Amino acid sequence: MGDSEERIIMLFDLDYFYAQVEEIRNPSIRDKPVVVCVYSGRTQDSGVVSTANYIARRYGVTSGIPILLAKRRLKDVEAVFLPMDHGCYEVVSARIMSTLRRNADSLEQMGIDEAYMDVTAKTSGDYGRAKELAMAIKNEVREAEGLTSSIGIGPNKLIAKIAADAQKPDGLTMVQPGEVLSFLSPLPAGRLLGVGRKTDGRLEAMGIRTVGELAGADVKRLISEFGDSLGAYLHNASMGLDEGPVHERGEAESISRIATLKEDTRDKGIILEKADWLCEEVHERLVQRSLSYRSVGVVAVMKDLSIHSRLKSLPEATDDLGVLKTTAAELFGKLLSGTDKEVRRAGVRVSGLAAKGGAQRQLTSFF
DNA sequence: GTATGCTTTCGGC
DNA sequence: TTACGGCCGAAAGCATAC
Repeated sequence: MGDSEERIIMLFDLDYFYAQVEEIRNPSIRDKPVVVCVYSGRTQDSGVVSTANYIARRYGVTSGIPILLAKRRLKDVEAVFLPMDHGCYEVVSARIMSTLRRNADSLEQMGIDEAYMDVTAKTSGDYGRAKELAMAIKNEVREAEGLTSSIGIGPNKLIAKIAADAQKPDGLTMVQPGEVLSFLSPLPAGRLLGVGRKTDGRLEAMGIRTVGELAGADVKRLISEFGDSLGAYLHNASMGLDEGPVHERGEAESISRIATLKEDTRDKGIILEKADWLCEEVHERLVQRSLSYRSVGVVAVMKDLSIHSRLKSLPEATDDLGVLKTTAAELFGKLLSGTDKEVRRAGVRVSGLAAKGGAQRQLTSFF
């Protein structure tokens, strides 16, 4: 295997994206804690923090905490709480993603504020040129949008991601192939993608705390503890190995809508009224994009925040709103019979999406 | 055994 | 004292067909 297989991968990540966009829209808030919130509508201030700027983070205000808890932690300072303006962030993101695409051989967008870029050909496989390209990209985004970003550069997605996290905000971290092992080994094992709280705890029980200790562990022991798939993954990842390609994403594979109910309930009438509305919302997006669906799913987040879901595949694709509502109602019935908890949030999801028309349109014109 | 499809859960952003 | 979104894709686990 020669150099032709060596890649140079970047991970581009916009810093505290939503809150930073809000700072650009209104620079007077820049020196205060800025907290962008998802208000659920149940009560005044029910909901969670989506993103907070670094000033707010110093007070322990981070993504996912309840808004009321954030307010308590910021009660002694002048803080700014704003509702999410998703449409605005989408527009800014789309402009930046097109800039990134121009500078990459291929691009894999991860959510609204992140993307992997394969820049192997763009840089002729030269790390010096990769660093210059990364600086140029950061400058272009700063000049065009006023936003700072962090970039990680490495021989694969795994290393690029960890490198980007190593220094932020406004960071640029490059890890060349010869530096991978020394870069990884002191890091806590939990920094590897796929090692969450649960896996981390089991590793700790085995006496493994760092990536270096993981690399020193016997593969067979890892496989016997975690199974073929995760065991092999942990072994490879600990040595910085990752073959995953930068994969351009096509159209979305599913469309979903979820909402919080006014109160926790098992009342079928209340739940199905919300379900009908969710179906209408999902259907509107299907129509906008001329798509049909072949599977319908429902999800319920219960009072205790546990999650239950049910899914049904249809015999053939359809774009019918009535079928969607009927199927969703049937699935919520099944879901409720599987638990006695009260429902807090209800959601509807369609998948198996396909361009509408085609056979159906031909059939219509045939008759 | 391998491939494929279906359903539910998990977890990143 | 407690407090708690809205998306998405991937993984996991199982069944079926060949």
